[in-house]
Amino acid sequence: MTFVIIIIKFVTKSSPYFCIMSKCEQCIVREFSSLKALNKEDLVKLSECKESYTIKKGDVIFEEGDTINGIYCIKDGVCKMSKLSANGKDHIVKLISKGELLGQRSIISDEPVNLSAIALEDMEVCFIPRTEVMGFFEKNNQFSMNVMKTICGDLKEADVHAVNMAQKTVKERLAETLLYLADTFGKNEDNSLKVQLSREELASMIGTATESCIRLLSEFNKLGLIELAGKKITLKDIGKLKKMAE
Amino acid sequence: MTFVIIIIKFVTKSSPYFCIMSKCEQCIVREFSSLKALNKEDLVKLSECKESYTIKKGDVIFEEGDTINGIYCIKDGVCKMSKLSANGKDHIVKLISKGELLGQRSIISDEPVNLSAIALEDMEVCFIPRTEVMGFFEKNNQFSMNVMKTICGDLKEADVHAVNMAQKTVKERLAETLLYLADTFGKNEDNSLKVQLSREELASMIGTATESCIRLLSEFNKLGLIELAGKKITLKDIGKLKKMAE
DNA sequence: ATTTACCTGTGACAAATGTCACCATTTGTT
DNA sequence: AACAAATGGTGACATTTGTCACAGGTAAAT
Repeated sequence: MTFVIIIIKFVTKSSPYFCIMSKCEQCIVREFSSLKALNKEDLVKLSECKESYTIKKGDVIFEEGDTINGIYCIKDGVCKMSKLSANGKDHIVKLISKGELLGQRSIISDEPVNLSAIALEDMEVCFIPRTEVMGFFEKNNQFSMNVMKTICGDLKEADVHAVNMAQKTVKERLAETLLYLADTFGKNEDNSLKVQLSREELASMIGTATESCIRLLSEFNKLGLIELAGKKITLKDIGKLKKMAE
Repeated sequence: MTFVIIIIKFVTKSSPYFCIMSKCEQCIVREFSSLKALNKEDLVKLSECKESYTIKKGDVIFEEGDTINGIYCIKDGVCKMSKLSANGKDHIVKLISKGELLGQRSIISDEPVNLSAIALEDMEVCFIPRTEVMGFFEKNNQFSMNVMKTICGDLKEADVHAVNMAQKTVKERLAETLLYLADTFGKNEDNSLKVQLSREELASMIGTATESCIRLLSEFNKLGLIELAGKKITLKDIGKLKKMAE
């Protein structure tokens, strides 16, 4: 039985990937990450050793505790970074999208990853082997500085996040999260939020029970702050939402 | 009136510092921080440009939003790193003690600090000017790597902290925090916790109201998990506390 | 088309936590 | 020593939030 489960996991993690070849020199996304510090020569070399994958919605890129042997560069799509808490519930720590790197912390610390990464939509990512990354650190000071700045930014965000979790009410956190989703990932033509989260996922981001999340959403709906249509959420009164988030 | 307040703040921040001259080459604390990567030559130069201070309990080292022009190396004592939340309450994000560096994030990101640092006991710290630190980053790859690893460790901790705040009950967080204080800062001869926090500070660490914190402490006391004697807290049943923290 | 599983939504209730009011104790100051 | 100010502590109560039970809706699978 255990054996079966292991096999299923393995298939989910590896088989649906589809490998695409493309050149890093021409990749626009690169410009938005620490990789912008690389010169032409580095990029040519990188093109040869990197692997591109297509990842389907719901697929696991890596799981908390996994040892990864490189970093992932997100070319397209959004994924959730989550952590299992002691009581067995998942908590979504943050969302990562186009232009960001995944797994830097693990490579630098030489430790297993401490967050799971799961695709919220179909994604395209490139995998850059560890040895290559370490080479950049050694030879390219600007790259190191970029990575450091990114991680410092993450750290600042994480501290803010922790304080919010500790001191804000669920209602405030929901308002804040909705605004964050709109700001960071944008809206569709019909003005609804681009990232589609299930109620359970949204609850897991704000750190509450799914039922509480649902109740608050319909309360916001009744108050005219948002509009609900199935999974689609549209922000109607951003000013009031901001006030609500304090 | 406002003017008076400003003056008081200024005095608190600067006047009680007492400057000590000492040599970095002989400083043992250095070995525990990223600075261990420095060679003898660097250390001699560092000795000349660094400034040592004595900071009294309760003094502010820097405040959220301040622009600092260097980093602090903690030679002795413990301070709290806190952040003001939107509702006006302070939240203690973490405690920093001997051997750790303060303000690295701010220097790397070239931004004001996002946490306040306030001494919980009398402290000795050294201030290393920004230019000196930047020089280390440029010339000393090992130093950069050390700093990166430290920040990655901080980031991991911050994520764990955020999840705990989001998913654990106040009781669980209290148990966990007590164990953390014992592990990290040790005990006195009488077995009581070395760091002395007021109930308000402890509440601010676990993210709850002071009254709730007090109530839970006396509950733990009644259950025989801890022993209270004024400000002194002694852990009596570490096993049960661990179970309680989940 | 039917079944199944999952997601969304709602009500009722219990448990956890915050707030306010108040007093005792300790600490620091004059 | 005397006082003021801060800290520690307790009770009563309101509010927030979680839990359980269940029902309807939707989407995927057979």
